[in-house]
Amino acid sequence: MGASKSEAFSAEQQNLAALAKALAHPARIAIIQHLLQVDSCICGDLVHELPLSQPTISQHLKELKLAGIIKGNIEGSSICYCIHPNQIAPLHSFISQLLKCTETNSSCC
Amino acid sequence: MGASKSEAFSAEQQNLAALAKALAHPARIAIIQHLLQVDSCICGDLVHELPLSQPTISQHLKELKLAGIIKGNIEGSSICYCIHPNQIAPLHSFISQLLKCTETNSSCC
DNA sequence: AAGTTTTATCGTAATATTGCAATATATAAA
DNA sequence: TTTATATATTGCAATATTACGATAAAACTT
Repeated sequence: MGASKSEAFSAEQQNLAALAKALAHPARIAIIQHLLQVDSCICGDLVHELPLSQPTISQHLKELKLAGIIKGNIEGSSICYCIHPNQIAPLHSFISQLLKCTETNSSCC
Repeated sequence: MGASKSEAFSAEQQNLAALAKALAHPARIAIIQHLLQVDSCICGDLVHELPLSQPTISQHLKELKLAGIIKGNIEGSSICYCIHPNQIAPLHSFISQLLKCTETNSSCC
């Protein structure tokens, strides 16, 4: 009758899904793209870049932080965010497997 | 007041988010892992592999199909599913960018 | 045609996500 | 200490996702 039967799956499966979920919103993609562009750290001018309110952006940042995809350092009165890609490696290699599948397994379907 | 302001973002951002969303559930990760393992195609024995009902699995398959990550071919009275990784390439290269960031941009934060 | 098998869809309940106004917290500046 | 600036948290409404029983649709078997 409801949602969330995820306990029934392996830790690895849950981890991959959680990483993907962190990327599963255009605003969070946009935040990451901005951080990649600016290269150095960025704080709250995301509020000026994106068509969302400050609380909403703060919430998206929190989710990215929780997933380990970004990091935030306090710097004076503002907070400096930046990419912290260590955690996302498993998702990358999972997708790599998918891509390899085309070459080796082209007979299927 | 609600959800979904995604029209405000670029088509690329929406596409990347949609691809990530397709992977953002342990059951769908499990389905893909099974398809990778079995190598050749698989149909409804996913129902026996996974702790979910047939309608629920059918629904997850539909989402993966919609995202272009798997393909289904009718084969007699059953349907043969397999990986179809062409669509997911953009997400892979997006994450690749993230991973590159560690090396080049280690000064930040 | 009737029955069997396999997958999809509908309807609905439970839960999760998204978005923002209002408010709280924290640091800096005066 | 007061004020300004920057970010986080709370509370709530709107919407989306997840799960499954019931049922439908499609193809094979007899």
